[in-house]
Amino acid sequence: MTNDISAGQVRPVAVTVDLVILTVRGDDLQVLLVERGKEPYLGRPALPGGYIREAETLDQAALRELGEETGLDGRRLHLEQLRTYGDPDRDPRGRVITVAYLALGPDLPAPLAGSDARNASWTSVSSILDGRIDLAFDHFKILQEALERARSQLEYTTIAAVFCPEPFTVSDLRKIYEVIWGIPLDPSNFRRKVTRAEHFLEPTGERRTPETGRPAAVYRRGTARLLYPPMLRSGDIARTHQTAPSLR
Amino acid sequence: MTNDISAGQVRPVAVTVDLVILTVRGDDLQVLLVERGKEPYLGRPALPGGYIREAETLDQAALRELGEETGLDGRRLHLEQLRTYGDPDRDPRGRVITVAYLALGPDLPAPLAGSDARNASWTSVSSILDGRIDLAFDHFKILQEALERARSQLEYTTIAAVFCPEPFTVSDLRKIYEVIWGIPLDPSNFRRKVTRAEHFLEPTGERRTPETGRPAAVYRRGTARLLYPPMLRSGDIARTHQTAPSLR
DNA sequence: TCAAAAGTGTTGGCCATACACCCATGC
DNA sequence: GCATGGGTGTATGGCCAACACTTTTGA
Repeated sequence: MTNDISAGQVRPVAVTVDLVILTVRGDDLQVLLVERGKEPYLGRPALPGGYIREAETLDQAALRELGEETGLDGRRLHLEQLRTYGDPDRDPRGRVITVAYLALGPDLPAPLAGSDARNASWTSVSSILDGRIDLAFDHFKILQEALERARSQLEYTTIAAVFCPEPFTVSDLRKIYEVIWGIPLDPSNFRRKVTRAEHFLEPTGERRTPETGRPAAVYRRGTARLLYPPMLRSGDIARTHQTAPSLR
Repeated sequence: MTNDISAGQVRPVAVTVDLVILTVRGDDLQVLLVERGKEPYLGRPALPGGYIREAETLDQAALRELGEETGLDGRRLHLEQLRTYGDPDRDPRGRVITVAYLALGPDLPAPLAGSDARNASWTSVSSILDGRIDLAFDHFKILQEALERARSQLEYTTIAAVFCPEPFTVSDLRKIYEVIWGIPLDPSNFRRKVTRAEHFLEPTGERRTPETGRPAAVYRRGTARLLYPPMLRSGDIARTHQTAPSLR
């Protein structure tokens, strides 16, 4: 507490915002990556992001970067702060801490409209977890934690619906869970669950005929944000004994 | 993406770490506050914290500040990153963003051992929520979100036990829930819940005789970090319809 | 013997799982 | 008709809330 920014004794730090933008395309969970245009990590894939500006909040910076990188209106996506990463050696240029954001949205068009988005592309998350694609900086760790957050949010919130272009069917929604959790769910029990939860789904009264089979009712997102009772992954027992990360 | 820290074009930012240190003393949830020794907000109560140093991680900075402010070994407490606050006008001196940490620990001695801890004191959380005590900066908002986090963590993790000095009884643990949630819990059902959850409580084989009544078995913290099935607050139905905060 | 807290037993209801079964459509 | 996915019904079992009841202590 002997330092003071106004006395100029505090070593300043650069602050960036990085985005983990997830979407489900087909049977695949994908994340938006950009190719780095300069050192360090020149040419390597990385999470989109950039420095915060003087007069903006962190949330505004995230929204702005989202627009710049995807060329899309960030207000259509779910966006929330994930966590801040600030290890002193995470950027070889100096002390750069980054506030990571998690953005979730429906199957978006390949990004190309925006100015900075030319080298951005959707990448299968599994190809990164595999090690087939090697991210710059500590972005692998950030992605892992974003994934973990998204997975657990599916349990007790209604965010899964933001992955579905409206309007959508119960099967569309179930597919989101199956892709993100990587496990199959019982269609009939899933249906009961999500239709019983109040204000999760808002019926449109319309129907949609799939390629084959009986037409399905289509819904819009409801107003509820918390899901009660929560959706359960079947691996319950395995998780009971799990040990949380610690700072030690 | 046109700025570059190495080219010196990036407006630097000061980064601090602030701590929400919670403990339960008697029937009261308390938070550690310090009195500000300089402008801005001179003399006003605030969360303890300080600037990060060059070579340390954010977690290390939080641990260091914890030691400096409480005079206690931070390794005995549960410490986790909460969220980062960076509104451009949150500090009148300039752009200061702060990474907030949540620290939880058992009924600690009044802090006075540490060097910087002279003006630190435990304060009832309710007196702050009441408006009777007015915190500096955006610390009121940070405290609110820390509380919300702590409350929800009680549901699906075993952190409640870190509030109890070891060894402790089931009643000690129940009191933690009752104080933090502000609602009474059924003693017999609570007992079943926490004793059935594997590795939440580790029996010591000892007993402790309370002021009045039958002696109680005493326990230590087990190894489990997640609590399954989760502990339920009775306000379930009310929460179903809750709307999450949004960035719009 | 009484008060107070620890701890056990029991019951009714809700929810989850598993799975059988019917419905509506394209081919 | 048949394959395919949509959607309903139902039986079993687990957990939870509520609460009655027993146990063990100090006063």
